[in-house]
Amino acid sequence: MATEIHRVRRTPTPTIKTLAEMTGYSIATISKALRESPVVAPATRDIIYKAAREVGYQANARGMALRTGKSFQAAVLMPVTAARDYEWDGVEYTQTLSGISQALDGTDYRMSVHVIRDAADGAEAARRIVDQGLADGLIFSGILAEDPRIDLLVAEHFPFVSMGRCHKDLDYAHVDIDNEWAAHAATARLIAGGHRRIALVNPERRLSYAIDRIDGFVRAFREAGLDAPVELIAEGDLSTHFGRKTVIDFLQLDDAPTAFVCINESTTLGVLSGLGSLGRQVGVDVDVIAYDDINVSAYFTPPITTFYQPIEVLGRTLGQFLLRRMEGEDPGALRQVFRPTLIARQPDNLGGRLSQS
Amino acid sequence: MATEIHRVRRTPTPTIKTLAEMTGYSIATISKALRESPVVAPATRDIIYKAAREVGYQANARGMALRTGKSFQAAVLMPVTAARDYEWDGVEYTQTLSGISQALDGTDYRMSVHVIRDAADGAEAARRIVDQGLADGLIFSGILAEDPRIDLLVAEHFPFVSMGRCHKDLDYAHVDIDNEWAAHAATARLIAGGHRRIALVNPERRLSYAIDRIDGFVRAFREAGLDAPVELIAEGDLSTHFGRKTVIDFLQLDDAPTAFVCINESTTLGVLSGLGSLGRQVGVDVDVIAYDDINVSAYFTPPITTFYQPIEVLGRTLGQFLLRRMEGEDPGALRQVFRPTLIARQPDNLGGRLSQS
DNA sequence: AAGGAAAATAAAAACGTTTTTATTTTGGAT
DNA sequence: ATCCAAAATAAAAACGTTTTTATTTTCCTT
Repeated sequence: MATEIHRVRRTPTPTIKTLAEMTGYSIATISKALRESPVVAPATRDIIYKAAREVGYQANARGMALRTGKSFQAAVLMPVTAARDYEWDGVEYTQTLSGISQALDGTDYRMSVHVIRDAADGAEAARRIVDQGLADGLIFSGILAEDPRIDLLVAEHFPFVSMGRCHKDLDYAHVDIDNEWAAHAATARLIAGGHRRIALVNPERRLSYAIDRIDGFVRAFREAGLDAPVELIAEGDLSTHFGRKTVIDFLQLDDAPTAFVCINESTTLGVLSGLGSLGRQVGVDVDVIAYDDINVSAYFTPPITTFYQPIEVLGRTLGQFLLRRMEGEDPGALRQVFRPTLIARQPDNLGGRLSQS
Repeated sequence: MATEIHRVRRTPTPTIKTLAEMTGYSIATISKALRESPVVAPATRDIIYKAAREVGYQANARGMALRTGKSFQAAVLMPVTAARDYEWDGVEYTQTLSGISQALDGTDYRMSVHVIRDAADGAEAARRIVDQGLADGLIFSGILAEDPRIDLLVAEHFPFVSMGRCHKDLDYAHVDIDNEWAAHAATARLIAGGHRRIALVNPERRLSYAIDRIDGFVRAFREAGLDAPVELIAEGDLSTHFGRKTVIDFLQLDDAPTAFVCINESTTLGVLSGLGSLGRQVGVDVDVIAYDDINVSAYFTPPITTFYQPIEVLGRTLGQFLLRRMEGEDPGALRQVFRPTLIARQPDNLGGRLSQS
């Protein structure tokens, strides 16, 4: 909105008609003046501005939305599961929303959030947003290998940016992490430290990035001339509970893992909790490498080695890309894949108790 | 929206005019039929339903919003600070939004989120929401002792529910925690365990609940016939970093605290991190009592005693109250103050190293 | 068949703003 | 003073839906 008139006291909500009565100009002239159209004389514009300030006029979003065909909303699908004990559910979402919101600051756009509970819910929400004109663009994450939302939105030419990539060869705006690389790098570090029994704490395989992380895990072993211990790939709901249960289950195995590669802070906290309960020590009995959206592993005891990509940065990029997409920019130019930064806090070899390879 | 017609394939977005052309009925009749008005004959209604289904008609939200004067949005102000190292910023917000969203499920309302960075930002956002018809109701937290948002919205008779209470005697819908009671209970437990040097890790005093928690802290000491160690009340931004810094600073004092009462999981994690760095043990050198929105203290090592109130429940209540407020219900009937549940995981007396009183 | 009332449907208006089209005003040239 | 073009402003239309008012249809009674 080009005009943000400072609010002063007023009684009923003023409309353009109110200003027309005050100034004697037509509603068309007033609308153009407030939009800073060059066809309105400067003296006329000043009179109109003054009147608007006097009554604290604010353009009504509903009238604008209907006339312009734009809701001026960027919708975000925020996943929340119904899983019990999923306390850390979507914890990084606040930072994601913050980043998106930063990108929208100073523009005409506001952010709306649609909570979704599963993949079908997400597809339905996307459909509804398009059909009912609820927003002018859409951002969503938790991308499936075959994601119906992407199919729908590409077909409708509806502006969107996905956080992650599906496994179809489609042209759409996206922001992603190089998950294959991150899992590879974490696993390779542990192999170099001497580990052979490495567990991968991973999301469910229907999610695109779960597959990517498995690929990176397996590649690290292959490049070291080793067989990947695929029975040590745990798939779950990413909760702290899942992380804790995984470590407790796996450490009961005869050939128990000596290291864990975790997908997020939540599962990392669960792994630490399980180790604490079993009287095991990070860096002594087991090594752990985390992945951080919000750099919280620095505060674990002991501080944990992690691959860190601030998710707020991703959020900001998502927001920027969406604004450009809604302006009509080609989706092919709106793609970025980030590599997280390694923050080494542990030596990856049980403090020297493992021979390095 | 009374009618959710199942989507089938279609080309341009169908409007009521599309259906009028298909059926021969007027747009007024079609609108009434889809709204299930009793003045439309059943046979007519069935014809219209069939046509709508056939083209996947969905009412356009913009047209509805303008005509009805309702945006069908419940706005939430979500606070995000610009503080460096505030990784856990708003972590409980995802659960709050989830709760609110649950309350809105199955209703006509959608949730929009407005990120705010400080109190002035929040007041401005509230003003804008009212003035521009951006939402039909508002939810916000982080209530100041004197909160301009509450003043404004009460004066405008705009529907809202606050998460927390200001210190003015105004009549408005709210959901809150009994923070005075929770701080009192936590402090009293530690006093009963023999602690006298107790630190309160607290938010800034301009926030209403910060004052409440200080009151509870002081009352516990007074009731034990003791002077409260007010120099051990730390005020900060609630970050993990603040919690860590507080414990490191306070443990350097000559008369260092032997116990900490923390305001949230974030500061608790920071306190644990600081203790880890100083080689101190929870339950041996220092006792810690947390406050949990998302029950994550169970996963800390060792598991921490906490007062737990699932914030998703608060969120749901916020959502329910707002719906009722928007229906015109009296704000006096829409108030609830929750007492968190104690989950004892530590004995509060340094494992017996303190004499009980 | 005529009359009256209720049911059903259509026409008109409304919501607030922007954009398109039409008209008026202004300024400059002759 | 007249004419023309550009600038400025007003009138009309548009956006999609709902609600109010007007009209038509249906049904029942006499």
